[in-house]
Amino acid sequence: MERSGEGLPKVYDPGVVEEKWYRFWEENELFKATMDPERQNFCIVIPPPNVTGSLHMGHAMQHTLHDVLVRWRRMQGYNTLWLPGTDHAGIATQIKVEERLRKEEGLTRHDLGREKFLEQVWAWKEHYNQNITSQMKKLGDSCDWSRHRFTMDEGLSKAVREAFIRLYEKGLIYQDSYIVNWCPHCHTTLSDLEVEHEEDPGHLWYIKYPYTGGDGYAVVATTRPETMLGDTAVAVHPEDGRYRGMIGKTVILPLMNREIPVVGDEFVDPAFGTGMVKVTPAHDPNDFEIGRRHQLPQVAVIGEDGCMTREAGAYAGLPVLECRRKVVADLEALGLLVKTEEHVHAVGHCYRCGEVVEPLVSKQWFVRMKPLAEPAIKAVRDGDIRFVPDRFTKNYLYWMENIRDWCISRQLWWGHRIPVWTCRSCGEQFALREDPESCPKCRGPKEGLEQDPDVLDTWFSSALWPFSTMGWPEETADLAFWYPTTVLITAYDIIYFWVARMIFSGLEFTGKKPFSDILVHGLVRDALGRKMSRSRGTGVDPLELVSEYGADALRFTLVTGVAPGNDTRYHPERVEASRNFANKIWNASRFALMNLADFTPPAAGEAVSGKWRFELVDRWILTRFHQVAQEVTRYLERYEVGEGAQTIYDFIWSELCDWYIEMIKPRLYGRMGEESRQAAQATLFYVLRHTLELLHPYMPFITEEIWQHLPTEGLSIMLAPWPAESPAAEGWPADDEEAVQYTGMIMEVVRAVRNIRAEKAVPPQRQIRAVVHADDQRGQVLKENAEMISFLARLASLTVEEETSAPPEKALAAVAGGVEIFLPLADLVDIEEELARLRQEQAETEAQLEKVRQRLANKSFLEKAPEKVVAGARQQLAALEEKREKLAARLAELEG
RNA sequence: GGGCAGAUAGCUCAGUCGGUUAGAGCGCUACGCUCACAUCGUAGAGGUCGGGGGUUCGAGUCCCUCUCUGCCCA
Repeated sequence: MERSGEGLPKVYDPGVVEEKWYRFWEENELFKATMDPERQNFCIVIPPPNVTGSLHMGHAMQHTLHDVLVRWRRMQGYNTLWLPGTDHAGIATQIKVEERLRKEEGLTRHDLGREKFLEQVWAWKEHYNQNITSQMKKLGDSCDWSRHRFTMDEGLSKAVREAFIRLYEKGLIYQDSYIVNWCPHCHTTLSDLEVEHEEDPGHLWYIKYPYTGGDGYAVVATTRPETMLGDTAVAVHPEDGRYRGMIGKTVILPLMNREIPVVGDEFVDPAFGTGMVKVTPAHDPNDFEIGRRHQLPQVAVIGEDGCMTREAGAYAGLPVLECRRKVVADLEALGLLVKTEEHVHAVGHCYRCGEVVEPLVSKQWFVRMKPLAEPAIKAVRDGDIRFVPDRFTKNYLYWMENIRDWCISRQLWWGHRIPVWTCRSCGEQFALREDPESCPKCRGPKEGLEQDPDVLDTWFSSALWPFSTMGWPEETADLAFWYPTTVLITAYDIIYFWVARMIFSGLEFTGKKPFSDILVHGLVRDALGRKMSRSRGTGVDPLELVSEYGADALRFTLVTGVAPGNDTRYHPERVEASRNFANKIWNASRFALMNLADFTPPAAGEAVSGKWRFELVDRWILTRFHQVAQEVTRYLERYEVGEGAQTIYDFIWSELCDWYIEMIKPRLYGRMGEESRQAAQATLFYVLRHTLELLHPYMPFITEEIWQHLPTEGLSIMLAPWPAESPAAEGWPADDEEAVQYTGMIMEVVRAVRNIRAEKAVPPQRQIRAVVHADDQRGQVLKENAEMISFLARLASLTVEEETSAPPEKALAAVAGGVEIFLPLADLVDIEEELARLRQEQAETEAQLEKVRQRLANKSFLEKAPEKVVAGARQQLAALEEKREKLAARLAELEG
């Protein structure tokens, strides 16, 4: 392998590099989980993407979060497992396949039949599963592919059936005729969660219902007049003085001429409409409850096809909306329509297809939730399971505490078939782990048994994911070793759908929580803040960005500048910025490699101290490196992934590149002698190498590429230990606060000179002289680093004199870092300008000084503030006073 | 109706136990192709941290309140 910078291109080209290293990692099985009982575990199961299609930006962000944490823990020496997989996504996938079937072959699933249709869905699944896998590989995701799972794999299907049977046998699964959400387009029920409420503009119609016996009218207000055909009562609030006398009377339902009662029910809001509402138990969830309370009949006037049923009499066969128009027109003709108001109301839409959901009564399977929710509430409340950020805890608890039974049957073909059979001969209904050979009761033959045609809600199987993927219900080695998992990383929009259900399922079926931490992230939106959507054309394909900017750049972009749990907007400029960062690293490394060609790193265990003559800035960068490594570690421990990235970014760009590399150039060019050169080489090598290791979880490809070019040992940067220890542990001169102080002073001096140069428009080519007046210690440091400072500030010479020396004639001056800097540029000195400039600075100094003085004059501050803060203020005061004196002296000279 | 976010530089956003002079990217101004990098460098402009009140020695950060925006639930 080439270990030198010669021949490296000037611009980093991610394409080839990324493919090469991913293959290398896979071939060497570096993602494969280790199972060493001596080490700690770090385990994540992926939120399985739907096999409906390809990954979007949200997945890319989520997977980056996964990969950063996994790669980091792996470097820390944990047993790590990131278990990948995909979800069969019942409704979504079935819709996609049906759509394709209709478009390409003009067929419906019924034309094919259940078996043939499912073959097609499986083929679809194979294709998109493959697609998703290859996308994840392009992003650099380090998951253990040998453990890839699919929710309809044999083992996972077995888990689903086991879970169903256990709940069934416990009496927690029941079948009931209940009002459910029906999607007329998808032709299936939906759980309450799968209905999205939107505020839609509509109308409020006021309709007269004549009292029986011709004694006036009851006036009801409704947003859905067509449902009146199925009304079986009118309701008022029992305390409503206006109508109390009406309870018990009957009205004649117009258009149907049916006599229905007026009932009193506390659900009715006296302030809504007239305070009298129509009750349609078969088509409204609230009316359904009222109906149950008053034993009202249910008249189903809307069918599963979204059209009126025979019960609707003359309106039978009409689609709902058409029926609505006709009912309104007919009422008007009869003089029964009092008025029509504009009204905005919440309308339920199918979360998959967007169709308006029709509430209707249907026989479905439900999970009794109360008993399951209790332990799930306790686990979170007791802190056994923790949401990060914490604010999501509240949402979770609220939902769990108000949980309603879960409708789990879906009228689909794609999914886990409900394992319940009915015997046609004896009528017995039973649920079984294995498909039955005969009726367990009457011993009737298999042919006489009929399996429930429905499948289970997809989320029923997703709920088992953390343990079904490990082999449950078998007691496998994986289950014993990896379960419970460490952290679940997911978006906030599926906390109820998925996270909550995994928690109660885990507790119910394994007796253990499925994970300890839940890292919740936000959504990736487009530049205008809209949800990305392929159909609207606002979706961005992460793979296009990978090929344009590189996976590292995309990954870095997606985790920086995002607060935990917050949404983020996608801006191409940000990926560009990350690409530029990669290029910056690339070039800094190129520079390093060019200058390390003749460098031999210390052998393992070889003493470093005494081997090289380190200088101030070496101690500084080594100190800073370790501080940064500690900060990054702290951030990652707290799941502050973005802050960690920002910290590394700033260190690399602003400290390593802008300063350190510039500072050591004269040494590397050999101007300061061989010993100094080697010390600079050694330090640069050390810091660059370990900084790459810090960055590796975020930008795995470029860091591996450069790391492999450096004179490092080891198979891969993936296996390098996380830089936890101070360089001082191996004898490097680190942890040197004094070096940080003095380097800071040097930077200030350099900045001051550059500042004057820029302000006075000194041509960059013009080398100028500088004289510095400093105390002994600072003067010493400046003298030792004079060559370096001259290089950085483009000085012809730097002379250090005592503070009491006479200042040079006709010089520009600045006070910085506690020293006075003079630039004798007679031709550029304009006394008046110079006075103005210094006075300005003096005023600023004075203002700051005043603030600090006030703080220190405050007795409470001295008493109550921590000592560190007070000491800091005192130091600042001293520094400012020093500066003010120097400025004053300079002003006096010029004025005098 | 209840709950939760957000409101910080021209734009998009960070800012984790309250503690010097509030940061980044992009954009802007001036200068510079200095032998790693113009996907760059140097210097700079730009913010009463949504309004008001409070707690505190000290508030972008904690409490109360109001305004606007978004999301979730009913």
